[in-house]
Amino acid sequence: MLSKKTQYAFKALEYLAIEYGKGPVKIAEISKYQKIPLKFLENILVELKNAGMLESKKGKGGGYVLRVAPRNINLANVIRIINGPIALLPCVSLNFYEKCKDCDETTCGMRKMMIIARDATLRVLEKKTMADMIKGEIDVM
Amino acid sequence: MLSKKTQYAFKALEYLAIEYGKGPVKIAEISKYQKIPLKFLENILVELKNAGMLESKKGKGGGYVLRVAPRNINLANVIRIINGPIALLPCVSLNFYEKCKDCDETTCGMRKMMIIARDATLRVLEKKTMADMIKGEIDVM
DNA sequence: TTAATTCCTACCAATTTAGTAGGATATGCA
DNA sequence: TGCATATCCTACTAAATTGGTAGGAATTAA
Repeated sequence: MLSKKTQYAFKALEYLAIEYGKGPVKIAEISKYQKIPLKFLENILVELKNAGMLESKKGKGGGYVLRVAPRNINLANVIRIINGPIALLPCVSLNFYEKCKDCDETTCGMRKMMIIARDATLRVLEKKTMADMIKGEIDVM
Repeated sequence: MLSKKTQYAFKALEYLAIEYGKGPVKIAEISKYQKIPLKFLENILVELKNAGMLESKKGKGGGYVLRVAPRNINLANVIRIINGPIALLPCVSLNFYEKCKDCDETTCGMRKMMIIARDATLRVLEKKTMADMIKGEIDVM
């Protein structure tokens, strides 16, 4: 399951995706409309920024903007930044790989299954973007 | 990611799948060959038993056996018993559903995406079984 | 009756999660 | 220059989860 932090990250990115092209958006505004605790949201946005997903501007008129268009932000990347691995086992993770001891990777049956599961999940999460996520929501907000 | 407990559960079930049809297998034996802490394994096997996946027999000659053939045990069920939800959000879980507040389920874009991801993952995890997992391992052990 | 085995209740330390607090730093504007 | 407005940084906290361990009770075979 995704942590609440990750869910908040998606909610924040949704808002920024909808506001994309309209200039910097303040943390306080995102916090208010997406109902995310302000100080917690600060942490999240800094992480997304450090990962290269957002740009920020301090001072009056400042705030956050997406660094690339919503259609170029896929869901897998967001999850990796805030939540961590997508795979079900460390030894089948593409971005957070860790060898599991007591296990021959060439023969391990569990590993084979989890690779298949991972690929199925990734095919969706790497294809779908923030643009897909906000489809149908643009008018509502 | 799956907890270590869940990984141990799979390892234990692998062993029981390989030994399927040969009578009860002792915890100590599974613990030894799959390198799982004995007392921790006890907990795991009781949980799997209470969920209906195993049968047990106490006393001399006792132990655990799979209640159904390996090909009838799908991976999704094992994960649900020991690890919990497979979906990435509570509000898209089939077996552990929880409503998320501040979210209209009919329009929520995040929810739509996570349902697609869930279905992709489940198509694999519900189709693959313990029999698939031990393929190619039977001779090794 | 005894040895072997599962089963039950309870506990524990370390880590992770979900935040909060308080101030430092940078920016725009008058 | 100085003030208001923002982000940014460091640190702390309580509660939950994870990954076990301890000790003995209950059951069964011989």
